[in-house]
Amino acid sequence: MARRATAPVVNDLDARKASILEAVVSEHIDTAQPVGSSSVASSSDIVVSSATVRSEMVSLEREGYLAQPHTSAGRVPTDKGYRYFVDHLKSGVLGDVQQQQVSEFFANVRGEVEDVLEQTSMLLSQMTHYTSVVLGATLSHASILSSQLVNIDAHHQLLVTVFSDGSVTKHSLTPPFEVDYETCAEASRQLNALLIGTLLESVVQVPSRGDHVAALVRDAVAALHAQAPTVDGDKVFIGGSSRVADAFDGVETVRQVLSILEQELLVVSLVEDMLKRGLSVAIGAENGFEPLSTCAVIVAPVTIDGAPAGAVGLLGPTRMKYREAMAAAGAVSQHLARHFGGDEEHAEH
Amino acid sequence: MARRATAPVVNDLDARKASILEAVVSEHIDTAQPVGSSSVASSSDIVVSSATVRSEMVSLEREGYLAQPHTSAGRVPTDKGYRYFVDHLKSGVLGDVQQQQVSEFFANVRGEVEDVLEQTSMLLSQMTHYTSVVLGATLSHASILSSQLVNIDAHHQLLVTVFSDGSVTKHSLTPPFEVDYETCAEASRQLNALLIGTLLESVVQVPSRGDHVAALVRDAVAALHAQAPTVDGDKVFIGGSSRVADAFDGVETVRQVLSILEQELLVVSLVEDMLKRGLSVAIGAENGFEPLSTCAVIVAPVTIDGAPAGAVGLLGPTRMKYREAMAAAGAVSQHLARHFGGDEEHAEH
DNA sequence: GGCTGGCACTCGGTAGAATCGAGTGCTAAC
DNA sequence: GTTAGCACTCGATTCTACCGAGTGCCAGCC
Repeated sequence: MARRATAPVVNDLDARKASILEAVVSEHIDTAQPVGSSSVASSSDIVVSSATVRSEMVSLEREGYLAQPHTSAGRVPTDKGYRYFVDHLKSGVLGDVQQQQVSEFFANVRGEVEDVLEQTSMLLSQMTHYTSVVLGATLSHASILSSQLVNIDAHHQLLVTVFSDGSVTKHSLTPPFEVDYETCAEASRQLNALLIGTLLESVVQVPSRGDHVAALVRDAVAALHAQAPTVDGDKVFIGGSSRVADAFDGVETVRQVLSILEQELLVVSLVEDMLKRGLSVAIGAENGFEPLSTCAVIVAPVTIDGAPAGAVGLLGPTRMKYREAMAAAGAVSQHLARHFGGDEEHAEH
Repeated sequence: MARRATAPVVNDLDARKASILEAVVSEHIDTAQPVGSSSVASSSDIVVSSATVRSEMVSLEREGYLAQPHTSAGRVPTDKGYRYFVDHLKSGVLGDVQQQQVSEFFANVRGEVEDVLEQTSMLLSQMTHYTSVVLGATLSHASILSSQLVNIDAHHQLLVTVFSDGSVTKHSLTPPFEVDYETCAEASRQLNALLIGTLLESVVQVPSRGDHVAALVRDAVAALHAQAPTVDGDKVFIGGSSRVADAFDGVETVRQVLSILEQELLVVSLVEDMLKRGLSVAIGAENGFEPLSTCAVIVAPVTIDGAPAGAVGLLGPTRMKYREAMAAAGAVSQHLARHFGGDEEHAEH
């Protein structure tokens, strides 16, 4: 976490510039307005005059940290400015009230994993006033605990598979022949024998031997097999999408952001990409999606026993309240890990 | 003013007024602007002069069908005006292209019910440019086909229940004692014996006899029981929520509508309320939600074999394109019914 | 040499006045 | 009952003046 490089860091500013930049960013985050030299100068930890601030600002602008909407206006941070700000943010702590709120939530929350994640997403969004994303773990490393074929009617069977992480999938089969109870039960038995204990990703196609039971088994395995790569599509929970309406101005921006959020797979890939790149905050263009260039995304991985088990994220405007939002995301991700991880360790206590 | 005092027909207008009203509504839907007398007069099926139109408009305004944003502006339809318009709409037919699009979609769509419904929702939204809602059937009348208790570990069991309509539910149990494979299997057997063939709504609590198997069975039944009333929460699919951003002007309205859409249970109750009241279109205040007073909602029930099996809906501004939207919702609901109903009848053909 | 107070300058935002024109209501004539 | 004509209304648009927040620059000061 302490990343404070010793090496000759390219983008390091002397202390005064840094605090001026910080003041500009802070104030702009609060007011959404361009920030002038005088209000910076009157800020608490700036001891120089506005004229000095001005000349430093010129330099900060030249270096790409600040921008001027037009001459004779104050300065606005660029993405690079936000980046510096975030990188040098001493990680904040959650306020007492919010701390309390999170603890209370996790003390009382009940229900299936999906319900918990969905409610967590709402909680996070409500705490921060930003749109939140909660990703459940992908189950590619879960093994199959049970695989049952249920006869709905002669032409419809349902393959219900339970995985060791508690997730359940279903697949309908519609064989071109009639299936009676016994055939189905036999296929179910064979499937169980075949699949229990294996990983989803190592399920292999089974050749059909020609009779109905074998055909059912083959179809069932094929269905499972086909699902494997897309398995995590169902564990995305987006909370507070209405927040985008007041986080951004300009209807067009709102539309674009909403439209991205609708494509859940896109959101998943964005978050996973960030995790992969070790980013906890993506500002503006950093997230790689053109329509999200005025957004900032915060992610916090959820880690249980050292293994990645999902993530929580927040999406807001680039001028979002990073400290609070990061603190909230961090706290929630930790509680989430404890909530599910703690459960697992039940046996150990 | 001698005002045509024949019969006090509450809600019927003479032919001329009707066509003027229709012209105003149509044009306002197209242009989103107040409509003036002259453009109405020049409309194809109005043969009188603008002066006459004006005097009729005064009368329509007095009767509550039209309103004036301010003196010296054109007229805008009131909710009552839209209502009249919709009630007297000769039901439109879908354009060829869209017809084609729907047929193609349903010819190619694959996967579980939920996937189909979700994609249907996207289709509908894409066709109409409005936000769409697709409700899956509630399964209160489905009976239990299978109920299996899977041992995840000593302290976690998962109750997986399959219903005759193909839906699957899961409930985790965390008993305060350790459960071994045999206990779990025995409980599973008992549950099957107890539950198969019964309706969810008629599942009754079971008293515990004290041993672990019985306790598991009791907990499992209790979990199922607790779920019963809220069971349909999972079958709501909202497509194209980004459309609200361009359907409404005013960020605040957008926010409110999005915020309603986030509460899926609310949306469900809205749609179900409309179905119950036999409404296919709710205009403005008719939908009963204050924040949706500038919205219109269209619903079309999905009926399979005479039984209600869900619904599709569209949400747009009160000045939405009713004819097209109703045609689309109708067509999609019918295709949906055929898609699932046709499947069911497989055996009969 | 770096900081500062002072100052001329810039330019977006706002307020007020003038204008435009779409649309109305009314009335007299057909 | 319908219509042409006309005076009138009032939001929208344009223009102008002006204010003031904020800048860049410079001369003087520590």
